Amino acid sequence: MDDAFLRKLRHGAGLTDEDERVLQDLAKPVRTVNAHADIAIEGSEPHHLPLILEGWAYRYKLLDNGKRQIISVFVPGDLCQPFGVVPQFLDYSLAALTPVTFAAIKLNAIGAAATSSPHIRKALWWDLLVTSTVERERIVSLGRRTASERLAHLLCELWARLNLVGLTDNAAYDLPLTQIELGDLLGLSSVHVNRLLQELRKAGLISLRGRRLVIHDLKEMRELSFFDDSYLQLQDHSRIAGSGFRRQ
Amino acid sequence: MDDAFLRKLRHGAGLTDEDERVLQDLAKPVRTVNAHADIAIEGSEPHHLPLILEGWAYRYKLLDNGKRQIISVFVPGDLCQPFGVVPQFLDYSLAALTPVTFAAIKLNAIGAAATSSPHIRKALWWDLLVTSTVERERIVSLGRRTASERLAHLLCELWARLNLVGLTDNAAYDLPLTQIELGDLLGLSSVHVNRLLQELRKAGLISLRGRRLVIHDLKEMRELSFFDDSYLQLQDHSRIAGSGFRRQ
DNA sequence: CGGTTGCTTGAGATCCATCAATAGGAGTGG
DNA sequence: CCACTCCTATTGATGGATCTCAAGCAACCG
Repeated sequence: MDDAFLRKLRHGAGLTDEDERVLQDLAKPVRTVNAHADIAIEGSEPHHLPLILEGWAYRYKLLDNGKRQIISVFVPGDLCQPFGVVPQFLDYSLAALTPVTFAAIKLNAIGAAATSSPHIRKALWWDLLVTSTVERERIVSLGRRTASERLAHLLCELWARLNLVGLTDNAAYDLPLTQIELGDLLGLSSVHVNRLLQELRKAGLISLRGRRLVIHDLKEMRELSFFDDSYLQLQDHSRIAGSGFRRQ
Repeated sequence: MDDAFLRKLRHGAGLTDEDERVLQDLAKPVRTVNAHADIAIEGSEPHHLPLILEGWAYRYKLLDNGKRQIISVFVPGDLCQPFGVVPQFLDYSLAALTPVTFAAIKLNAIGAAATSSPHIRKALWWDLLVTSTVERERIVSLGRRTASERLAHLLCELWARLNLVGLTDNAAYDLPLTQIELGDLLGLSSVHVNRLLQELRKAGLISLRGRRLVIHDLKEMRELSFFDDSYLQLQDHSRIAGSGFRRQ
């Protein structure tokens, strides 16, 4: 589904056919990497903005003590960097979790697209807002939620994000993260992740076999982790700056 | 110092006198709130972008279990929201840590400023980059650093950020956070923060009395917490999108 | 098949939270 | 100026959540 990006951005702003055409042309050139391959590494100078078309990727940082923290995971339709600026060097690495196809968008191209249409500009800003909100929610999870709340919250978050781009099958979706990777994302050891998953299974809340997750009781999972999807800003009413553009 | 914002942005881009004049005019209207007062609360619709002129503020979230996570702290010169968009409602609250004076910048005004000058646009994007990088580093701390590393890292981070805007006095600065607030920021209990501070004091690394912090051995503090300020992107070479503008 | 990777389980250790009590300051009103 | 209160800092004791180490197993793959 190379239109996951469009599906997602439509939640952020009303897009005209012309807008959608412009956005579709943007997603070039397309590249492919193998599972577990690095897309960009810490300290390197980025030359483009990666937009995930297919597969999952993740942003991570390796610490001096040998530990790893996964900062964000990216699913199809996710833009992996803010659209308006490219840093001199990356402060994190970006890698593929599965085989990934992504568009290496040129900064000038996306800048021109944003300039050309207020709807596109609005949608891109909305996307940036959602991305940073998800990261903030990760801070809350790591700082003040228990391990089981964290895990359940993550599974709910991923369901909501995948649902946004049509990659859920009712309450089921493909979850390509190993328990080690889940641990590095949740700030836990893989052993503990294993035990938490078993608890959720025993409670009849989920099934997880062979990278396929089924959430049997989404409502209960949400209550258990105090998950509230309003932070994803799915109702679109944000306002953007620039060129006298006002709320639609 | 109402020019902390300018001092900060100069690190992000070369600014002309005209740029600086525009930015200075932007910081209006100015408001004041008492210590511990909310500036904006979760769920409300924001009408402006708060820019801290004096004092410290913080972004936090209250959980259903009664706990609080402080997501970011803002010091003079910090813009508390991305400059290009205002969400429909806030997913967090913003409050004053000390008495705070801040500018309530209108979205249109900052948008116009960004449109008017590529340098301003670049500086604002750079600021956004730094803000999100600091938040990512918080994720790393909460997920994979020990409690003492977290604390030492925070003290180094704050030193670097305050130094950027001229609010350090060599290796000393005013730290208006209580131990409870430090705990809510670091994902720790205030009791444990207390003990960690004592360890740092006993090791001769810091003094902290009456909201005044002195770091006696900045080098050692950095090593102890694996602090590397490169993530703050102080050397400015980022590139921004739009209007054919290229790297300077 | 042998090797690799990921999952599972057990046992013990540790970090950090929680509970509880005391003490110091800062403000407030009489 | 004193009595009172509130908030913060401090200290001790205890328990629990989670980590680490270690071993066995299942699945996959060249």
